[in-house]
Amino acid sequence: MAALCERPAVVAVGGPTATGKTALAVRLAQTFGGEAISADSMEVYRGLDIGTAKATQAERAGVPHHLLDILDPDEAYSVADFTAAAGACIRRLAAQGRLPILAGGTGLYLTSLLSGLDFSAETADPALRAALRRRAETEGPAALYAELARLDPAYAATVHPNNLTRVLRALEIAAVTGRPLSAQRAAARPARPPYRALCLCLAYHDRAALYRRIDARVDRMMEQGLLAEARYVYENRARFAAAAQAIGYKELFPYLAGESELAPCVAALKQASRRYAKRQLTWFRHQGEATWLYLDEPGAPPAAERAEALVREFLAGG
RNA sequence: GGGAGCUUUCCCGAGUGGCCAAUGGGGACAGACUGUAAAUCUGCUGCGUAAUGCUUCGGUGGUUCGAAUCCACCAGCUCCCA
Repeated sequence: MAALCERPAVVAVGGPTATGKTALAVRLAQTFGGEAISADSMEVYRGLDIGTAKATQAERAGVPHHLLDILDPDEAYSVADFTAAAGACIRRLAAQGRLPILAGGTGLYLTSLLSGLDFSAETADPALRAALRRRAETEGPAALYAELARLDPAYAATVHPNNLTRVLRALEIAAVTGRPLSAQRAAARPARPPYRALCLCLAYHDRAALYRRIDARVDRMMEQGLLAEARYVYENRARFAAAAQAIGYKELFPYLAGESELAPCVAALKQASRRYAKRQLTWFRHQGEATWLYLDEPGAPPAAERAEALVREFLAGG
């Protein structure tokens, strides 16, 4: 029982893009004496502010934000980096009696952190990865999938042969750790999650309403100067590996390359954002257990108030 | 005024007598996800008590055992000559 109580309490705010995760996190941090930790794969990069919808200076002034602007866009970042950094951050805040409030749309980061996945055994091997990729080009993806099926039938059964990214990673892990990915995965997951977590997921009952918000936010980003930010990424796209494929930038590349008008690019950007939101919903619906907080709940008090009630209840139930 | 062509399922776009509820792409919807995850990948998309079932391929009528495919007329669109 004592061990149970030692687990730090954390609040997480997830959900699809454009639902106001950051604003809610700020509000919760203010009312409960907490600090915000960004759970987002792109907000870590300096100079990418508009397209990532980073917390504003005003929001940051009121509430400390962590894991924002910690890297230059030419530096690599991954789930492993995130879980290590966020984990350290949570322990530090908990020690200070501050409530850690995670906010971000990168579902993988959130659930990996909250379930305590240990990536320390899985160091990446870029050289090996490149070699595997070359093999895929010459021998074909099917050959590598066949090899994976031989090495680790259990994992191979769960990955589609067309999903080359997964197949290559599995082979890489098998080589690096000396054991199949299925075994590695089991070892990486602790029996009990390291935190006592309340995971709120913001959403809309009305899908069309969410999509309208997304479209409107893209228009706002364009007004705020997204194009200039996209140009910065475009001109450095060879070095900015992650940002170059981020939604908000790559859709504007055809215009910046002089191959397209601006309007169709903006339309493509809106569409990519909507599809992303849908994938995020799928993630939060099926990975990990979230408490859904609908922004358009008929006849309900404002979502922020309901969120505060849920957090209060969660903290009391510790 | 004359001539030629076009009209397909949410969109684009194949199909030119039976193997067509109709290739393919997009979108939408649904799903997977353990080191680029704003990524990568998958399924599905007329109705249906699911059946050799029903209703579809601009409209109406016809030819035929059988039509999205052939014919006639009508409507709309495009282009060319005036």
